[in-house]
Amino acid sequence: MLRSFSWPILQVKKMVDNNSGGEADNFDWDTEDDLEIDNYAISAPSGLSTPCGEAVLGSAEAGSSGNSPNSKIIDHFVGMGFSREMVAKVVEEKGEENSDLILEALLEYSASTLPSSSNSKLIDHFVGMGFSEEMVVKVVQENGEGNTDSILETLLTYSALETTASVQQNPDSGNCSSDYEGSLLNDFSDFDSFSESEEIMSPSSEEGRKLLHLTKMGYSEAEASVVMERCGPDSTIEELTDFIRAAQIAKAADALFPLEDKPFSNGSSHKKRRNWGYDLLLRKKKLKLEKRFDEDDDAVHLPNPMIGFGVPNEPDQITNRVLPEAALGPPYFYYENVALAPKGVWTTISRFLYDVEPEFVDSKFFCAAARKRGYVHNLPIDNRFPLLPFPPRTIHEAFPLTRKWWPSWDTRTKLNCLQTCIASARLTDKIRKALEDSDGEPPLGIQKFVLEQCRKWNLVWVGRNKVAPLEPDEVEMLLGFPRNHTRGGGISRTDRYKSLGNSFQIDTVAYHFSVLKDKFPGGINLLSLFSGIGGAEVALHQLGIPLKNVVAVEIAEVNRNILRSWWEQTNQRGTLTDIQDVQELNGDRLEQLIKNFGGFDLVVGGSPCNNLTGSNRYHRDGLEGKDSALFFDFCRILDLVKCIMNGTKSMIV
DNA sequence: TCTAGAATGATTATGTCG
DNA sequence: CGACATAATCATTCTAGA
Repeated sequence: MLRSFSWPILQVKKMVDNNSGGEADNFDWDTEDDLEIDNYAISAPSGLSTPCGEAVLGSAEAGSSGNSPNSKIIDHFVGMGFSREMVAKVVEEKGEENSDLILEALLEYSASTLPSSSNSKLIDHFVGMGFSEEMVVKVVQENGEGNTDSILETLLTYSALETTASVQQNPDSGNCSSDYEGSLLNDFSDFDSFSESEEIMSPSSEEGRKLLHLTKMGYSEAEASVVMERCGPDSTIEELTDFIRAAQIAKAADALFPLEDKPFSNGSSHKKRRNWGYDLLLRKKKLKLEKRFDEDDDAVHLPNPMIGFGVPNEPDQITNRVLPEAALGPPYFYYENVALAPKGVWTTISRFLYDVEPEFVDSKFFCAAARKRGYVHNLPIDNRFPLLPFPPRTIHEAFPLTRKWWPSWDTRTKLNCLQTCIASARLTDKIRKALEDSDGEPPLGIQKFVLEQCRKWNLVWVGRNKVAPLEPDEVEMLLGFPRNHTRGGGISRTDRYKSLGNSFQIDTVAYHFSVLKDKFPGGINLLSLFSGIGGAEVALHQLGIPLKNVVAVEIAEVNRNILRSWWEQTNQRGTLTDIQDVQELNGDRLEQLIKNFGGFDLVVGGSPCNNLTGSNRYHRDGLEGKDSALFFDFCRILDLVKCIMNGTKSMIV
């Protein structure tokens, strides 16, 4: 399984664009030879396309270390590289129940104790991280032992340079010439050579599958194996991911790092790695370096106009594409998120989803509001058809009664993206006052101000000199939901805006799903992750595709209630299963579900965007953000489904 | 304490002008 | 081509009032 940056080359029909005069072939996916980066990566196991047997082991056996749970948990953290003394102290303080808290405290402690440690201890520490003693001594002398950050940075730079040089001398070292795995930091003498442990990498083995899943969650094979070793051979995937989650909670993990798998290195064991916290710090640093490095070459270019593979009534249509082998179903999958994410995010998303090229579509081609989103899916793209009747496509069609209040100088025909918050009453009042001050045509300055605010807050004219935010039911209509879909059942107005703002645009998604209608005349089994208010379910239902078994995973209770209520209102004949948290959806649970009704036909999910969207002033942290990192759970679950389904199938055959 | 409302820029991409 | 302007954006935090 190669993680290549080269997406399949598309043939775009060049036609005259009747709209904005832009070029239609703005895609830039054929980066095949652009990226000969001096690095080679471990070939990931080919488990994706292979059956993988039993899903998850139960951890019936106690660990080899002692009988009391207390000593077991202490051993656990000692295995991560913390001193037994410190662990015992923290466990006593925090209790042994909450491993998240313990880990957090341990990381804090070890960070705070380090600066006071002796010179030799410091050197030892960095050597333990995999740098050569010689290099560490030199760098510590250069930087002084006070600033561990700059020491680390310098070490990273040095080892990157070394690696680059050494790899360039060995160009024949693998079949990954078109791969860019982007690591600047490869000289980890403490990473095991995996050739010596073939059975671990075998997808048919338990360890191989766990490893695969962990790598998909954002860890390199080497790191995943470290985690597995530290958590014990009997640990379930759930436990392993819990471990990772704990690290993430401790603000220490970037789920972004699987892309930089370490090269094979000789000899020494990863047991040398002593401190998990520094390990993670290391990866942070690496991210920075990498970002600086590869920003230019690899940008995902958004199409203009943003019509993806095509939208109804537009001339440029792409009707076939070649999907990477690993991406092929079953099941079909469909992933959605904001198009205007921070740089590099979509490259990562695509890479994690089998290098499928994202389809960027603005929902303004389907309704009266913009909604720029990227969709990564393995659905066919020929013979799509839209939901009929078409929803209103302009503001005036959507709100005919407001037309008489619309001033001539507000020339908007489409609304901007429907968000989760609305304008304050104070703002609309301010606008009214500003307009009332001038009779007749307001001065250009006022016009400009008002228009700017109207665009920013999606205001509509509801009276003379009077603008207002959209009502929740108007948002429902624009997004293609049935009226009052989110109304009642104890949900507040604020929460309605929030739930709607986080949802799919039904017509857009339905257009993509429409190709499934012929394929599943008897209905489909759907796994709906981050299902929210049920955009996927509603879209399929509107298309007339029966819903047989739906498993919907959604964290917010109000949203689960909305979906459940819709399910009953529409007299669905299938079964709806809700699950609260994607993180509790493990292999066992999935296997059980899949056994019950024979597999999922479609896996859909739009993972949290709040760390990606420009609206977020505070924590636009990218895919490593607290919530947006749940993207990796989408990958994890999709992989599990693939594995279990392929395994089941081959067992039947 | 709880909640709804109000206040709070930055990161991208793209267009314009010299 | 580069400096500058324009434009869009599935949100979080603070705070006043119940």
